[in-house]
Amino acid sequence: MFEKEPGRTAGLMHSAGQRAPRQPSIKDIARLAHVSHPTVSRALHNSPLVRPETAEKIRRIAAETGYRASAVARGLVTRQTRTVGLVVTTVSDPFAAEVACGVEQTANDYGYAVFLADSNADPKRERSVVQELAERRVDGIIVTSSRVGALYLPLLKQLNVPIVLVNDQFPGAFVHSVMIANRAGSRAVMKHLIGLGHKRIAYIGDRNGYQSDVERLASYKQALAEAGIEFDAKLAVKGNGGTATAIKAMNGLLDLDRQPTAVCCYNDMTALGAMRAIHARGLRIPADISVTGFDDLFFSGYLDPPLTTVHQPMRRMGEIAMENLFKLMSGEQSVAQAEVKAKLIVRGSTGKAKTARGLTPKSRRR
Amino acid sequence: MFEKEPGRTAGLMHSAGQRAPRQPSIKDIARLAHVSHPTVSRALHNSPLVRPETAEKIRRIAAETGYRASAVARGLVTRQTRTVGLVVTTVSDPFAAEVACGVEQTANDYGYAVFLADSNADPKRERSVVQELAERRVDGIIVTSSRVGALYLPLLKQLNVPIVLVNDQFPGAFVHSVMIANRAGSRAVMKHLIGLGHKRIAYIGDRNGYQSDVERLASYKQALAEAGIEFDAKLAVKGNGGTATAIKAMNGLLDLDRQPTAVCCYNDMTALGAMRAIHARGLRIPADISVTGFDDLFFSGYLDPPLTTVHQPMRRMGEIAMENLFKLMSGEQSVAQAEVKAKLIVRGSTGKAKTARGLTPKSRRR
DNA sequence: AATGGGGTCGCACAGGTGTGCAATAAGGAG
DNA sequence: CTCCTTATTGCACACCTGTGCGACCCCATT
Repeated sequence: MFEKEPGRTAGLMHSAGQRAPRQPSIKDIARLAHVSHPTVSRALHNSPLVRPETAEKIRRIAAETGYRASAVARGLVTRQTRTVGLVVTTVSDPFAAEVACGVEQTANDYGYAVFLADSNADPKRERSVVQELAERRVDGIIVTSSRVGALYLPLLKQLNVPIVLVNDQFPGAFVHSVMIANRAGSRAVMKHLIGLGHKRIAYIGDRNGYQSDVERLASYKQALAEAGIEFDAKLAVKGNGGTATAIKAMNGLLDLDRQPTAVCCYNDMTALGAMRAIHARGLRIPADISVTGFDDLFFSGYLDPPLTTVHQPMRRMGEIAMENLFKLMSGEQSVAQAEVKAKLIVRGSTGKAKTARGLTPKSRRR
Repeated sequence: MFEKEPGRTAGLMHSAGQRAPRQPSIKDIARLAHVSHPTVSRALHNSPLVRPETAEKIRRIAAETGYRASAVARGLVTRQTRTVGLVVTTVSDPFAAEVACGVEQTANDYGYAVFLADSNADPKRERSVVQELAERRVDGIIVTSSRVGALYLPLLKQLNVPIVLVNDQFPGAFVHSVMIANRAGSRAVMKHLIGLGHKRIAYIGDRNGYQSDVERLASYKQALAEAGIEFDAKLAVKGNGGTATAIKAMNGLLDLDRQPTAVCCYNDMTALGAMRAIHARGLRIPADISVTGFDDLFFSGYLDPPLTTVHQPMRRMGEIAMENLFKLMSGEQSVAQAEVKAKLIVRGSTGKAKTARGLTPKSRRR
């Protein structure tokens, strides 16, 4: 029929209106090699059950044809899709992006593919993407810095699939996780600031109840106490991990009767906003105010001044999460929760404390 | 047999050593509803061929069981996996991350899942991830700012799958793409700088041969020509789109006998590095040197000073790419290449030109 | 009452791959 | 020469879902 039609357009419209011509299947290879399809399957898996010459011939034909076994058919019979789902609030977040990078690399090394499930911090979408992963029959799931996690955690459990969390904000919900040493990191920052003579140190945190914030704030308070500095509730404010909110929070701190001489920020994004607010008022960093962050995102070392912060091995954390997920998927139940070290990186945004305006610490005591 | 074993550990070790208990299948639902499995299939697809009450009953049972049809089995029979592959050099790159965000959102809206294929700019891995996508039988592919693209482009074509490129660096290889208006964007930047009186304007580009760089550099030259400013080859240097290289490049420019009064950077990452280099020498922006970027990444407005740059609607570009891919997948061959507008965002990093040291433009002419 | 038609439902098969088991052939031991 | 062992290969089935087609029932029409 087709041959009756003149012209050469027919050859180009392969996918116009209908499906593309199907990929070569294992049976096609079998026919070309004059064997049965199970033999092809075995040959391609380097099974010792097939005669070397036959196997060689089959492999050659497969290579020439560009044949690649369908992972979906294999998944159906194997009951393993060799896929994992990566749930993030948004890949726009540099932290999530770095973790994703590590996860993807490691998964790829093991022959696994990763489904990117971006919830965009929308609870409705959050549920839908997880449902989607369930339908896709992923072998495992990694969730990074889940914020609205509580909403769909039961749903995740129902999936009956291994799950590893990265910097979970709701600890206890799952057994397996990779966490940064929040306390040690925050403590190192505070020691550093106190060592520079700061006594009025502010803290811009995340939303209430987030585990990272809880732990970092706790270390902040503890460090103050150990240094004999009284905790001032007005200096510990809430942010949301973003720049815009950080600006508002910082402005609030600058409006205080007695401005802080240092600001300890929940993360680098918050520090970015805080620095902007400080500069906008014509104040200098660190001459007037020192600023610290947490995460050590790619831009932090390039700010003016470069940001003193806590380095978080985000990519490595993604790798560890994936490695642990593999152990889980292969049946190991013994995988514990991993904690990675937090390392203080001192740069230019911190300096010696400016003495309080007109008031020495002593005179204030009276 | 199992009942002979005492203790309650057996119930917990579902995945220890062997596979998890299989998910309920369509046949399980059929048995519970006392119908055949095709009826279940039809009921769940809201087919009019099944009696309303029967359908209702089936849907109820399915909901109670938490049944979700296996996308892999469906994919096998349908020959459509409802998945797309997203190839990026690295999601660590904020540009790629934003595009990924747009792609994922749109795909999700259509019930598609996206495989994240991160090549990490490694040619070997680049090939392997694409091979992987082929095995997975993705319905379509999106490639962002492909750099080593030429290496595996033939491989992509062989897949016989619709492909959409975002900011392709090797135009002509594929028909369908989404591009930023490089020329218009770069031109707007140059007009802005020239309008501020700058005459010695440097350009820090990307590697040789990348389309974005070629076009932006061309507009740079053209704008100079139109303003009657002679092109100085020493002022147009190469970078690689990253901060570290940008610092070196900027230092080279600052070492020149006659420093530029403005630097037009290929992108924001480059500008980030350039600003660092300038600040490191104690020079002021824009008092001593104006700096411009391209992309308008999330941090650009928060730098000190905030960066004048060209806004690129990255997320929207991801959405458009995905929308066009859908059209392609549904058989439309008419999808043209899309070009999105580039918008100049003037911030604080650009200002009036400092007069050249000891030399007026006129005296130089002589 | 016979016929026809529409509404419901199940049978059977396809889609591509992996694997247990049987079948066949070849070769060696008795 | 016969029997047994080993090497090699094919048959048949399973995995789970979607769909064409036939079967059946019920009701209205002639």
